[in-house]
Amino acid sequence: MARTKDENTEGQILDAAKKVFQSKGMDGARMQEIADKAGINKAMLHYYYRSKQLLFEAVFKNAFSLLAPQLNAILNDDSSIEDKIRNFTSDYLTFIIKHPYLPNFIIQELNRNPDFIAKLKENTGFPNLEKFKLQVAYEVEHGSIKPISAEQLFINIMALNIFPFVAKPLIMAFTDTDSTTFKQLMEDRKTEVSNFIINAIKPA
Amino acid sequence: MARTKDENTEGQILDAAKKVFQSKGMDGARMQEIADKAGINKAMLHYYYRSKQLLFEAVFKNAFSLLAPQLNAILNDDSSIEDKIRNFTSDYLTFIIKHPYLPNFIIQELNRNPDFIAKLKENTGFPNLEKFKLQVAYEVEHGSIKPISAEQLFINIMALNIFPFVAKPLIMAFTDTDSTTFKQLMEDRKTEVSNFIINAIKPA
DNA sequence: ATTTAGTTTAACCAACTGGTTAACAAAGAT
DNA sequence: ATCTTTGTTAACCAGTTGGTTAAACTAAAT
Repeated sequence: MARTKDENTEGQILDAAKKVFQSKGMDGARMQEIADKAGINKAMLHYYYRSKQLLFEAVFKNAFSLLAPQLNAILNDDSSIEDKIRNFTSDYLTFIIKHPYLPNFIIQELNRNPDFIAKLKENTGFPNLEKFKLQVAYEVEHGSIKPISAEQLFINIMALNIFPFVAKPLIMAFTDTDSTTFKQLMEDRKTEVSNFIINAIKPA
Repeated sequence: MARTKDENTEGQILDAAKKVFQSKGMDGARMQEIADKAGINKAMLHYYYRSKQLLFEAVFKNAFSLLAPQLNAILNDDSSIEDKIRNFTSDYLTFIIKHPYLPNFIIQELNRNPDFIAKLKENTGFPNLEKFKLQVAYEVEHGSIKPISAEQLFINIMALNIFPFVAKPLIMAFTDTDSTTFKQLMEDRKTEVSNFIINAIKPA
């Protein structure tokens, strides 16, 4: 079985663990399956990561460190709200196609163990709303967008962009689409969603 | 430990199984824990439901049969799109507070086993978009709402209403809120979200 | 009172799971 | 050359897990 890279064992383990944990979750993942997928002995997993829990945490932090910069883009750069929304919806879709299991993995595991997020908050680069709050307040005051709290707007942006991928099987069933049609539906959302949000907050 | 009802054993099992499965998922749930919570012997679970898988399916179908009517309300009744949106966002929030684990449970388990939805589709009352499609097309044509496909609108409505509860721990961390403040944030969304959607599709 | 059917229990079991161990190989370090 | 560190393996282990079994209890029907 060809490995993705002929790199060090530690990396091969992390690669394999990522795949297994992200598709089966902490509880559903089996150390043996990870070892098989990495092409090594099960004892090696413990040699490098000591326990299932620590290996899982390595995978989780890794996953989160991919998602966080995406969110920070919308929170901390200097463009207007409208530009941010357009860029984010487009960028996020490109990102999510590369990492389809990622948002569901993070959400699922944080629900299983909500305290785990405390460990992530200590990390630098954890998304922070402060700057975005000021910007929204400013644009509301100047009448360039309708009155809305930064929290609600941020939740709406996340919801519209992330939810369809988290609830993919449900949405495919409701809209009676196959994988190809679903992909097209998501592709359409690149512009659809930003227009939707911008219309919603555009002043009358 | 006082049971919720002094009803039949089968019901007590289903009650206990619901709690355990919905908070821990299929993989994380333990038959012993369900038995303990139901105050009975583990063998009884198999006597009434034969296997973990079948007990799980009973719980899952039960959960889905609670959610489906909520969605059908927006798809199949006769009020205007605007009225539907206002009613749905308000009703759904009331509903979700009663069943906080429900959407996450359904989404999580469908992602684990997407084929499972086929079994649900056979069931009567499975949400169907056809009527909603006609209505959206009609209102678009008559200019009472901006051009949008029924699928995209439906996804947006679901996303804005369901996502915050699915991603609760994530959102609480980003917005730096405790449980009480989060509840208030969700309460605000009863009107906030419907206004947001209606503004987004209101003709210029 | 005895049969019968449904219900409940304690004890048991084989398979699986995360984790350990001890022996061994490769590669620097001395 | 040999010692030490690091990497790797097969075999093993104890605890857990879903599931089974056979016997016992219960209550209604005969």
